[in-house]
Amino acid sequence: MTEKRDFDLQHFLPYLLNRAAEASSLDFQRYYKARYGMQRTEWRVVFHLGRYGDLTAKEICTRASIHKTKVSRAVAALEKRRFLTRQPFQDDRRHELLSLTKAGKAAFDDLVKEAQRFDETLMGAFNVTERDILRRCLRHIIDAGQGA
Amino acid sequence: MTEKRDFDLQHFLPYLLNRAAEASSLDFQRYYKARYGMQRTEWRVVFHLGRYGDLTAKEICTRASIHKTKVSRAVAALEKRRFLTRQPFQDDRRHELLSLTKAGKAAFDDLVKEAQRFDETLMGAFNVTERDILRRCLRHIIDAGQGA
DNA sequence: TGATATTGGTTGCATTTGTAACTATCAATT
DNA sequence: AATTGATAGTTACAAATGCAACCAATATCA
Repeated sequence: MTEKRDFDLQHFLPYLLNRAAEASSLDFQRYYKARYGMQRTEWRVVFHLGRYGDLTAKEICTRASIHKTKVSRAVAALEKRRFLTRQPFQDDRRHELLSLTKAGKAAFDDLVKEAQRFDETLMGAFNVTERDILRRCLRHIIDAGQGA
Repeated sequence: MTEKRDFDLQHFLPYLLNRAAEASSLDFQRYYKARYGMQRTEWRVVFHLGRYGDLTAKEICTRASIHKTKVSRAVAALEKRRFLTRQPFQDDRRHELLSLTKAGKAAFDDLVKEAQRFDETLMGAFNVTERDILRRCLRHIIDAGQGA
């Protein structure tokens, strides 16, 4: 057992993860904010629609583990700025299918390119084994937390 | 170069980091919130004081990369609940040295024990090599972001 | 059919946060 | 000493967030 005095915040995984998350997001965040006036949840919504096709708000909530109020507001904001449109189902009018507009798709394309660039810069510091382990560990942590 | 269609959010490092950070923090967060009514910044301040000895607010800001207003409010809250005290310098009264009270130290001791337990649970899923690489990669990402 | 529960989504309110402007103290320059 | 410029820390206001209550549409089942 590690002694209390030896317990360093620099070794505490949640702390490291939080700081790394902040650090790694900063530049990219600045980009989509400056360029499209988007916030993180909005970018995530755009990403899900661009990558996985038209979805309902609920599906985005589930896939991305984002609370429905956050998604609701993000969708409203994106709709107002004409990045997406809603289309209610005929058979169940509670659902609304969200689709990116042309502008939304263009933003998605651009942001994906930018994201890839960021990812390559970040990952560039690591070799293949490290990248692989890093991704696998993170994935595992995410999935472990999912149940709770 | 990866194609745009292949670019999966599940491989985008900032996204993985953010989700892993959230997932890994949740349980611990609940603990210090329920037990001491603390928020994350407050816990971090307590931790820094407990681990590294008395510091000024500024020093905590620098070490932990937290904005001074956040630290200021956390310190005020902790002082009110008597987890710490302030003591202005004689030679420069702009600085205030922060020290944990007995209650603050007790909370720190308890939280460190709890943090260790959480860390072991999280890390328990990985072998020594993986742990090492994980920590090193995270450290690197944090330090790389630091300059910007 | 009608009463109740569930589900997708929104809204209102209290709390948290970020930004910028502010106070107070000290340092440097004249 | 007086002016200017940093620096530590606080505060005020706007924006973002979380939570709970809410509405409308559907499902369930007496």
